[in-house]
Amino acid sequence: MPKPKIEPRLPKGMRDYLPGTMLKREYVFSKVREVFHLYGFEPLQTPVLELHETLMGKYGEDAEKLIFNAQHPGGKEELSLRYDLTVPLARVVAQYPNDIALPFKRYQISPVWRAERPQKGRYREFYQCDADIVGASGMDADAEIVSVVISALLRLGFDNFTVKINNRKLLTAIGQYAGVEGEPLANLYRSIDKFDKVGAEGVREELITRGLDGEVIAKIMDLITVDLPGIQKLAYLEGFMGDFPAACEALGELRDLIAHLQASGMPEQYYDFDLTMVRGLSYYTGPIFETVVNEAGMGSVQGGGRYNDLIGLFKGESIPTTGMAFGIERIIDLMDTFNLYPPSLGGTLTQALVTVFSGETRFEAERLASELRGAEIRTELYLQDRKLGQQIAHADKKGIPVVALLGPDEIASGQVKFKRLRDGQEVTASRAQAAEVVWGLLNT
RNA sequence: GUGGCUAUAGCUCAGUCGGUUAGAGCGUCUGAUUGUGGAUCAGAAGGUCGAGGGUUCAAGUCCGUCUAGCCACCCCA
Repeated sequence: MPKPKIEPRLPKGMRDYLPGTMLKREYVFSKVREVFHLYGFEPLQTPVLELHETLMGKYGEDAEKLIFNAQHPGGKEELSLRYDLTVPLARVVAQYPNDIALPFKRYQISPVWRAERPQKGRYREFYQCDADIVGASGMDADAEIVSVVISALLRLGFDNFTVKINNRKLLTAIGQYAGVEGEPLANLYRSIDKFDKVGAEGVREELITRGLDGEVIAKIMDLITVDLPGIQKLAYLEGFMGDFPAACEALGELRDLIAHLQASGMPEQYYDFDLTMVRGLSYYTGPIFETVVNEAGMGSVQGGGRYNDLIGLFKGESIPTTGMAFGIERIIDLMDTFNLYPPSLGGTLTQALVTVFSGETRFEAERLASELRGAEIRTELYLQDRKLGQQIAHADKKGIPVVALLGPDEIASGQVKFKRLRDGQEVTASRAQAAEVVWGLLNT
């Protein structure tokens, strides 16, 4: 073989997922998918590449610099790798009006690409896991989104998390109440958004630096940091801002949302209002959600909310939409942190390794492997002529729980010996009972 | 885009004030054990010290350049 001249390495910010990792990732994906299906969300898949023009003008100037372009020699179309899953959804909704019945509930778990500088937990290729309801304007839809979040996290094994709920309209109303609008209001959001990281004092200092009046800051901080349980928080705000139509509308929506959540039976310990939660920028128009896993020492694992003006972009109209995205990469990290994978999820799917004693017994070993596979046992046949010890070591290293030993003695007597590596237990059985014995070793 | 840190064996890292032949743990391979993995013991392989310059009698070690990686900021998942 020629010596490889090229150092094997990955593009910046991209990863390989080796089999042991893939088993874990697919476990998480499958649990989340189960919950989506339970709520009537159905899968959508769109191409990795979109026309460049489809993506332009949707994310803002700064974000557009992070879009990967994908040209080939002589290509006539300007193509780009998708930047998220929401714009493709908007395109699909506009493109297939006859095939899509509203409300349209779809989910998509797919990679997206951003040419950012990689960092801890941030990659240039990463999976997004979105579920959205297109064409439903009521708070029952938003409540359903929150329910999906809670159900999925519970199913994965998390039990100490909080879905933080706020309303974009309420933040706007607070700005009005304090006398801040336009560009300063956007900066105000950005500062408040850092609440988790820098605390109340940090936010206060940043607002001072941004040149806001001390009195204004005091009014805002008083409102957003009020520490009252659930609904009482809303009543407190109403006392100050009851005269502002935007505030009334926002508070009404949140009351409505909670009523639907209660009806759906979601335990109240898993959600709460957090008036300091802002959700990045721009396109949200109503309730917003963000979930933190407590004691995780990490940012949010889920974000979402209502965005009524984005999905209709390609149709030139407003289509009420609410949805959410799991920070699925972070969730996968936390699954390890909190040890939430089931023990049955070992490093391999393979359940049995059939060892091969010698060249003469290989045909018989193949027959045995075939019999085990016929009984739905995931079976690897050892494919090299090596010493028995090395074959067993191979099973041990991969985490295969059972090995079959088929030497001349066993073949002569029509039997096969199985060994369970976990505890070294050996069982000899007739070939007719072989599969049954393996299932016994696997399940006890 | 801005700033900081790092680069030595497959992996994680040590290497003193610049001084002879470059070190450990883990992993890999061989054997102890020709029908049995892990544990133990004995041994072996494995290095352009990121690249290319400079200072010096002498550079893994000091200086600047480049490259790559990591971290923080901006922003985001």
